[in-house]
Amino acid sequence: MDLEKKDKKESILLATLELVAEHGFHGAPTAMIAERAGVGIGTIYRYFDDKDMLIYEVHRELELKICEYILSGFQEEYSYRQRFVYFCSVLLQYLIDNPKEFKFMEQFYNSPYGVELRRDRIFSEAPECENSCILKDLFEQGRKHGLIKDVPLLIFFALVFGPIIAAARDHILGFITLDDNLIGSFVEACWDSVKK
Amino acid sequence: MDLEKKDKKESILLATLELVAEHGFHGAPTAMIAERAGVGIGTIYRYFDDKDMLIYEVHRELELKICEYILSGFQEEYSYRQRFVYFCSVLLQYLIDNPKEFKFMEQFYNSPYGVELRRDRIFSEAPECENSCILKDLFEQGRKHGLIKDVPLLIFFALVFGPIIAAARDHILGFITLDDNLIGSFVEACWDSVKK
Amino acid sequence: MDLEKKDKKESILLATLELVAEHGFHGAPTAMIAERAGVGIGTIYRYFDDKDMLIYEVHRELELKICEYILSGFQEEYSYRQRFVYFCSVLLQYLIDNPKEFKFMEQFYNSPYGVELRRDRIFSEAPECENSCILKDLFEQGRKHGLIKDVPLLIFFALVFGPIIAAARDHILGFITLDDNLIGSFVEACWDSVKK
Amino acid sequence: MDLEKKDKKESILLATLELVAEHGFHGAPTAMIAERAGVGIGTIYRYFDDKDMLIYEVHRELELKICEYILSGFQEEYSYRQRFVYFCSVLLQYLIDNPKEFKFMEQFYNSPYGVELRRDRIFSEAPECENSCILKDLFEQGRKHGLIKDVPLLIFFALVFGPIIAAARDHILGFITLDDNLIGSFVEACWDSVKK
DNA sequence: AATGAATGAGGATTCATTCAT
DNA sequence: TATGAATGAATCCTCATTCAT
Repeated sequence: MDLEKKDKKESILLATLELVAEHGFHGAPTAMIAERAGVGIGTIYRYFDDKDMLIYEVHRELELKICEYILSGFQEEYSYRQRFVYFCSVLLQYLIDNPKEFKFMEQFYNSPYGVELRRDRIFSEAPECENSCILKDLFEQGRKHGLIKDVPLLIFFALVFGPIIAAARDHILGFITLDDNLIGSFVEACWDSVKK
Repeated sequence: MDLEKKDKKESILLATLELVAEHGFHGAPTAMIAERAGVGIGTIYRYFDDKDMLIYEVHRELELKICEYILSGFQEEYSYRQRFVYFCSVLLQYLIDNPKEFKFMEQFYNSPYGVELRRDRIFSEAPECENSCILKDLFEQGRKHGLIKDVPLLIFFALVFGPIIAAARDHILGFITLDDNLIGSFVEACWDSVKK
Repeated sequence: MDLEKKDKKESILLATLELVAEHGFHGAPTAMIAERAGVGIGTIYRYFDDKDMLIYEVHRELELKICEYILSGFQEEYSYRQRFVYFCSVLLQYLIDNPKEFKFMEQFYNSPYGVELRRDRIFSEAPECENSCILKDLFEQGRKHGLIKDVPLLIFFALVFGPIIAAARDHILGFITLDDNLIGSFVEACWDSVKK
Repeated sequence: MDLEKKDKKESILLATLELVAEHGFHGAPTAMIAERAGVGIGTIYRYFDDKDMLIYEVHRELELKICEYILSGFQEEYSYRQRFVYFCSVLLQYLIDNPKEFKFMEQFYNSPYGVELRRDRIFSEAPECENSCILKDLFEQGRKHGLIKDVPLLIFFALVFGPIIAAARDHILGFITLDDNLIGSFVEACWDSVKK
């Protein structure tokens, strides 16, 4: 029963993820989410205060999952460059392997939800563990050892996340095909942009 | 008359641009657009088939305007590298100087509208003149002369537009401040990522 | 067309009055009001900000109507006692002649709507013209000339409105029948309660 | 067990009384009642057929309690006038001492619940013991001995309950302050209205 | 040509009641 | 016996679009 309970919540989160990924926030009314999740409409409101909270929780789950996934493969003995390349490659690979998650995240960050979240995190200086945390560490280490260009954190982020997200989107939309080879040279280019 | 007519259409386009930029597609109902434009609701439908077409036309106008602006400053005598740097700098500067236009474009490309438009252009091989045309030329010239990395067009785009859009967004949201200096080193980094 | 416009608003006000009178606030959903008024649901929101404002306006209209009706019959040459008796009789008669209006008013004053309105009026000391204004004048004149008991205004109101509303309600519910005779002795009793 | 059972039922009745008094019928959903009562939602339905029955029973309990309270102070040696004054004073005092009970009763009688109850009692001629029973006795005695005006029972009720309820409400809402003195003159006025 | 009143499908949310445990 | 998760009809309100003037 504890299991079933968790199942329902998970169903709702998954249904939301999928519908938002497929049709955007517009295309994910609560009635449709409930139907896809196989629960009653009212059930959504047992688990989430309102639709906003549901959206936030989907984001939160994805963030944790991605973060965990990336961290799980980090090797301590990697050189700095290797760690950077690993991060970019594995993130890009994850995104194209999980297109629904990517599409949801894209919608999220391009909405008041995501903007406010970023604003809070940037100004509160208290970024809970998110994938950007890993990159933030890379930034700080790189700066400390003089391995990367002398730019602010958010410019560094723009140089890394910007191309990765653009590439992932085009792959998922079927505009390009990112194979291992291409990912390799692409990530190399990212490295060129930040390295000193 | 013809003038007045054009004025009304322009008012509607401008009101739409502003409202979408300020509040997103959600926050720009036709009634509000009409009010801001100083016309009747019905008038919108005299100039545009439906709201979708209105959105498309705003996008089209912006695209032309930006393209024109960038082209207007191109100097033939620039070296390839100079032309690349010029394109990136002037585009980024334009975006942060015109935050409403940027925000509209962001909304647009992160919606079914923009996705379908890109799909059509990529596969129909008939890209109407847009700012990406300029970059496409840069790509082709660079490839021909072996000045840039050996990657597909869309990867090249990802390496250039990706960081620029990310940086512009963070500046407009007030997360960072892009001064001439920073723009300079930022664009330099972009060049590093694509140059051979 | 100005006429038709007014007609629609009036239809909505009337439908609301009737439905609230018949079934209480619970029994007057917007969809039912629209249907009874012969308009679309959305039309309600062209004329009223929300359901609360609609309710308030019905109240306001009734208040003005009743006030006007009572004032229209006031004779200057009446003695104080005659004016008091006139007020009570004509108010009571009006209420039992207009049972829907009475029932609406009862619902209104027994809801947060009415309580807040009374609170505002009592403490802001700025009671816009309402039927209680007439009684307030009667109170002040009576007190000035020592014709009525030495009690606060609201106690005077309780002694007058209290019985009248209770009697009107029982008549309208069919529990008693108030004929001219009975109204006469009833109002006489009210006079006895306030006279010195 | 039997005790615990009674406790649970009492908790539910009390929670209902309080929530309806504080927020009206609207503001007293079963989930909130259960929470306030410290029982499960389903438990409510073990003790009451449905929400209507719960409301009715709260009313019934209050009625009995008030009736009992008033009767407990009745002195046989009182004159008729003294008994009338006692009834009015003690009822009014009880109401302002128990504002939640008063507010519940007000809600109740201004709803289909109360109207139907009164209708049943008036026409079935079988009024279960309620506080109005005491007043009914006073009415009958007064009429028999020619001490009160020659009006029907319900008019007598209107003259007594009407002002008392109005005064209690205004006191509880904080619009006036009823001290012993004021209650005295107020009840005197009520007597004036019914006495021959 | 221009208007804006009218519309009603569609959206988020609530809540009395049931029923499996 | 007691529980509270689950339900979905019902509610208020929005907004793209139409059409009579």
